Amino acid sequence: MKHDNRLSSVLHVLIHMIELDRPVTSAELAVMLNTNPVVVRRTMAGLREAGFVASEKGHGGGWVLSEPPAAITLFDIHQALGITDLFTLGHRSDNPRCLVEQAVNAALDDAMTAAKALLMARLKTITLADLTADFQKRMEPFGQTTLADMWNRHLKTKGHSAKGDPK
Amino acid sequence: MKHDNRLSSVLHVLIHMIELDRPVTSAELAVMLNTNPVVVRRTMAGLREAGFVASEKGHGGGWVLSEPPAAITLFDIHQALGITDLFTLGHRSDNPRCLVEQAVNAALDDAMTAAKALLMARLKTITLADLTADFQKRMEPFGQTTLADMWNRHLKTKGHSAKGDPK
DNA sequence: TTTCATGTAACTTTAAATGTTACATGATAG
DNA sequence: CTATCATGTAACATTTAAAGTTACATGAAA
Repeated sequence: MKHDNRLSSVLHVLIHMIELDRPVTSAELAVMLNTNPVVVRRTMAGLREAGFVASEKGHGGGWVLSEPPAAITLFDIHQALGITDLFTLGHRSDNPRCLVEQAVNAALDDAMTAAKALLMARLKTITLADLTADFQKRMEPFGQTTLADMWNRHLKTKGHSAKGDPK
Repeated sequence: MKHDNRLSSVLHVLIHMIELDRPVTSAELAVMLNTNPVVVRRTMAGLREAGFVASEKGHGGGWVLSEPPAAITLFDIHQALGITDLFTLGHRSDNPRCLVEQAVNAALDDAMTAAKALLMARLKTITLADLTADFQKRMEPFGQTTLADMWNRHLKTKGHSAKGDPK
């Protein structure tokens, strides 16, 4: 099954944006995700339309959060991405004429609806601030250097800056 | 997202097998699923290995249930199919070195684990007998002719019998 | 001994997610 | 004012997993 990695990706870069606390370009985010700036823009577009982030063009431009991390839940992000399919389980046919198949689909839909409700309820209880706090706890064993420091220092090193779109 | 339709498919044909109450060939089941006998055999293989159905070669051969419908749950079938991936949501990378990504993955895994547990618990409460009963309730408005009658009559009609594998 | 049926390996097709290329738009530095 | 940096997005290519297909071996029953 080919998965939809957008939620995971977007959460990853959102936490980095919180840590960096400055406009971050698609090129930089692409390095973090080991992908391409265009993919970043395409993925972030939904979040922008939903008002959770804003983007600016030109020098000093990039992406910033539009709301405090504690005000954004994982459910918000999930919804902003427009993800509807949650399960790999599918129906052989939608609107089947066969009554047997209708009974089967009804039973499976029932179970999946309940599981989806639970998952969405869980995502509503977790904010970006929670994830950031968890990350910081994971950083503790490595001393008080912040990831933001490391990244910003990294960017100043010759040959390591995140390049823009390939010409 | 390309779905895994095996559970839906297999449940569909299992109920038909219960209704027909005789060995049913892969060719017949393929007609019901609007697919090909080889796909049927491949999909049913897991159920055979798990002991829920048995298959016989030669004239009068085909598939039969090995256990009473009330003794087989949807969870059993799901497991017998060897389905492990349940969610379309994926991680960008497994075993990420980035602590941010680790925090994100942990949060998402947590939520998905809970949802999976609920879904599996639901599937354990539903037996093939339950699905058959639901199907029969759906049949009521159409009078007392059974689907098995219809199908068996259909097979006797010239030109409508389920053909074997294409030569 | 012919026909019917399953078993399975190997290959092809399909569809969704992701990656890539190309170019338009707009903001800022100098 | 124009070169550079950055986003926005359409169009196309690649990748991968599910499903479909072909081919042939095995075995049971008429």
